[in-house]
Amino acid sequence: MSIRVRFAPSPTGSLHLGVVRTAIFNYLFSKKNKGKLILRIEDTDKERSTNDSFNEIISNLSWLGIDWDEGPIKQSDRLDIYDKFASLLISEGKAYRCYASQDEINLLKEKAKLENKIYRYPRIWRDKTERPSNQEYVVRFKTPDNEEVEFKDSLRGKISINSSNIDDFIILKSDGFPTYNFASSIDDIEMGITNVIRGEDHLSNTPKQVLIFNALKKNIPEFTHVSMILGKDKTKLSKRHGAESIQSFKDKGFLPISIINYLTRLGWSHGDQEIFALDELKELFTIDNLNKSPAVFDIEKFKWVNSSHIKNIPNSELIKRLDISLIPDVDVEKALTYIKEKSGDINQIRDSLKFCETHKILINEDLLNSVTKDQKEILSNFSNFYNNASPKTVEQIKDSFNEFLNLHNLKMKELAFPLRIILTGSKKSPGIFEILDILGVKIVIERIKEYC
RNA sequence: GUCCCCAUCGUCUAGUCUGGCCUAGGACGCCGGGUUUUCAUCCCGGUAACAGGGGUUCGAAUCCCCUUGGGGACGCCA
Repeated sequence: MSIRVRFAPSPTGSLHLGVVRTAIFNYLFSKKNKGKLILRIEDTDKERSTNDSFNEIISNLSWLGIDWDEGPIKQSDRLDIYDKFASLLISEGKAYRCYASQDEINLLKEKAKLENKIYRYPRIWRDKTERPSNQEYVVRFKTPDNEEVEFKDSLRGKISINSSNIDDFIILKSDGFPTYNFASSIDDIEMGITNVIRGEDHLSNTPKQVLIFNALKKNIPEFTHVSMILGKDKTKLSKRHGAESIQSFKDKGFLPISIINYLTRLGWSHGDQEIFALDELKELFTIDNLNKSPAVFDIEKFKWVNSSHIKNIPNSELIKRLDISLIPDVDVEKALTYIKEKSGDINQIRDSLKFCETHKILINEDLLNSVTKDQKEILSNFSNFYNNASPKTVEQIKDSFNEFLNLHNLKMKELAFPLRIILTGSKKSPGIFEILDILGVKIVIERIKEYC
């Protein structure tokens, strides 16, 4: 049987790290097993689902490079299907209409809270036969009494829970929309899902879904509940923990592969390897190497992973991501090669490249004033010398630079420091030979002339 | 409160299934040192963990039990 997995986000907010990680796991699993990934949008919450969120999911997934084989399929387009299955369950006596009003339920909940007990629906309508007309109702699942509900989790082994811990949960809301547990199960059946890989927070929902599978006499997919990602305070990752959406990491200069690499490695491992290419991950990913315990998100390591990938990214891809244009005189290849070497993220590269974007550069006044008259004279001399030498390669640049130093009995610092300021407008930059190499003789001369 | 899951350095993890090769390995961070023309790079070194208690066994980080700790779920949210 060929593998079919799904990624099923709800369009109710921005794409979180945790959610994206399960998307990645599903994606990698489908690739590894030559299966299909279905993108399913769980928009059964009319209040909270938004189109913006839907669009954000699509665009962020695309940006990450996580493509799917089928979908996006919206659950809101499939209401008739859930309705059909709910009716079937009712007709078989496995579900029932409940006419208890919202107020009535709320009262019961308050009472339970007061008594410090957990609320449980008292099955008011479970065995009633009358059907009040003109009254709203929900459909509830008739949870069996005292029955062991069992399923296998490929990471955690056999899990079982007694059904007495499960409420007569709602499967169809009064507006006709299905609830999560119901829609999710029906779709997994209808879409032929073979493996469900999702967050551990769904572990306690699973028995309800198993109940539905069993009631419908359908095969249960193989579940894999992946451990949670926790914040520094070791609670479930949420808005509290600062920048949480993929969008914000994109804005901070993270690469898609860095996000995929770091998130995959958070809860999964392949021996001691830390840095992976996407193709490697598709080849290596297995459920077996997943970790059962929760993982704390660590921005420091994330940054390190990103900087590792930054150093490896091909220049052709890098320039696209930077979305900047450099003046034609500079050697783009060289500029990117030198600068990515010592950068941690895309934004740093963009900053470091500022001196290549315009002919004239703006130098901060204090910085410019820090270059003394004597130094300016040295620079002017150097400019003439350099113009005559017109070196072509880094080696030649080095040679002529040193030759000038010897000729004037100068130390490296005495020339490199002011030259860096004049050429880049900054105290920090790649090595001075590299700067010279990037800019080319013409611009070097130009800039020295401009300021000295 | 009830139910479920989990437990190796501060953090991510290898090792656990298939006990001995583990005086527990790697990585991030941190601390120290080095290279260099600046730095946001690079190189070298160091720091630091099997939660506790009982078993089983010749032998346990690895298997079993208990305790403790942590997380998650208990919605007409997903």
